[in-house]
Amino acid sequence: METPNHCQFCAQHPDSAFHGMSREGLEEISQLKTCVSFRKGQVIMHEGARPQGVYCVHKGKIKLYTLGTEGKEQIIRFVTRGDLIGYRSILSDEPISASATALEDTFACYIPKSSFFKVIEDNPKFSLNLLKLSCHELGEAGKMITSLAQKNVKERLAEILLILNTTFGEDEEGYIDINLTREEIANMVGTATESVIRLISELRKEGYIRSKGKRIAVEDRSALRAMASVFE
Amino acid sequence: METPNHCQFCAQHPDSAFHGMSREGLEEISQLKTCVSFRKGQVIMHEGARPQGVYCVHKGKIKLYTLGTEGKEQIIRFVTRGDLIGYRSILSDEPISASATALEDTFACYIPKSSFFKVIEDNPKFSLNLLKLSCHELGEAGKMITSLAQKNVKERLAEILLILNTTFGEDEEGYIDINLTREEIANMVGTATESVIRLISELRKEGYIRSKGKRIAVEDRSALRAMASVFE
DNA sequence: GGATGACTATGACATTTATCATATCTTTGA
DNA sequence: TCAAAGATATGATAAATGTCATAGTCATCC
Repeated sequence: METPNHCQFCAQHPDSAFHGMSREGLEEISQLKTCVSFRKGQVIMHEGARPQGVYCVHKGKIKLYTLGTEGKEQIIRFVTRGDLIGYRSILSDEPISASATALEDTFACYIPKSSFFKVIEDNPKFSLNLLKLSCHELGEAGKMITSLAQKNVKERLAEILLILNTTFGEDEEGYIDINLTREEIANMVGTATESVIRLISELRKEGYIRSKGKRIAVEDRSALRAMASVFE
Repeated sequence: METPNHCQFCAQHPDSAFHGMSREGLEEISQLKTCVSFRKGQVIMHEGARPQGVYCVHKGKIKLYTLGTEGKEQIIRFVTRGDLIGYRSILSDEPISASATALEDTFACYIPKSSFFKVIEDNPKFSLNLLKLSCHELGEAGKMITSLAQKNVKERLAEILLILNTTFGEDEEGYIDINLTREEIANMVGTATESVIRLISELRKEGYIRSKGKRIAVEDRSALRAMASVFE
């Protein structure tokens, strides 16, 4: 079994950008990278900056968010093990469009920009994987745009809870395995914190979910999907 | 000068997916494609379908839209000359996430799926260009998500008008060079048609825009940007 | 373990936006 | 050119959601 710090570890995941890469290609990346870690709450990348490299997350959870005009966060997406941060900015030669903050202690591999370009050139399979991932994400973003434009707040909250449940899975007690404040959930739904608090209470009373402290568990998944008009 | 139906014609555009491709690569695509046309209002691709090929738009304007739960359209984006439709679905191996309808008579080149994969394999420059375009679009999608989540309807309308002005340019009288109903604009802003009608009237009275029939012109661009909190 | 700060919960009220109805104007097609 | 259909405009009202205020609970740190 390879050491967990070797890129082959991540390449085993079928959705990984490294999937299907040659041994030589993975070896190349392993030589070029350095290992870094971030404490919970630490900002990894700032919106508007021009990153000098790419992070590949090895362990931990990260939120990608923008700041609106009032300084309010909008969480766009989460990044977990096997995901890359910063490559889009580098490839499109634009400032980075969302900040990244560690939600828990996080370990990542850092690949400098020039090395990243070299890997891209040497490994068409890698860039094709990135293209596939980007295409998938564009589809997801389109869905989110439609939800934000057309669904009411309750439906959107339900949808976000389902997404969180799918993204992070459940802990031993069945709760969504991520530690988020009501404010952070509101920053995904695009609504006021109080509205989220009220609607979580309502969804609980209606039997869709259960909660304990900050933690939330989806109780009736198919009912919640129907209520949120989420189709597969 | 090459005939306008040759792929080199589109490759001249610096933002084109074909930019920087070899003459041989462009020749390869030209051999594989067929020319097609669509009448105004014709549906080019249906949301949820699995396209058997990719369209490269040669002339015309297309809207990409999803249908929400009440059957209401949400316009995600426009596609104009030089843009590709359908490649994301093919590459991510997912059903297509948005329908495409021609806003005016449109001419395109059609590349069958298998040919498209061949071109991708043979031309890493092409797939890298697609990756760059996708990365750029993901940044744009993130901005739209933040606007929908945090801006009010008036700000969003202003922002949409600016985007339309930039995307389609102006005709000889200075009006945005695209023919959209108020309903279609509402379907981009994510609001009721009546709200758009009211706010267009308001923006006109406040001097930001002028309008004549369906047509709208941006009068004071920087003021509109400030009002919409749009920064570069 | 306790204090403090952060977070959650709830009520009251304000604001924004949607819906419904109706009249007028514009565009389209024969 | 004209009639019909579609789109735009406006008013009134309803509904959804935001804001403000306050109290209670939870998590963190010393």
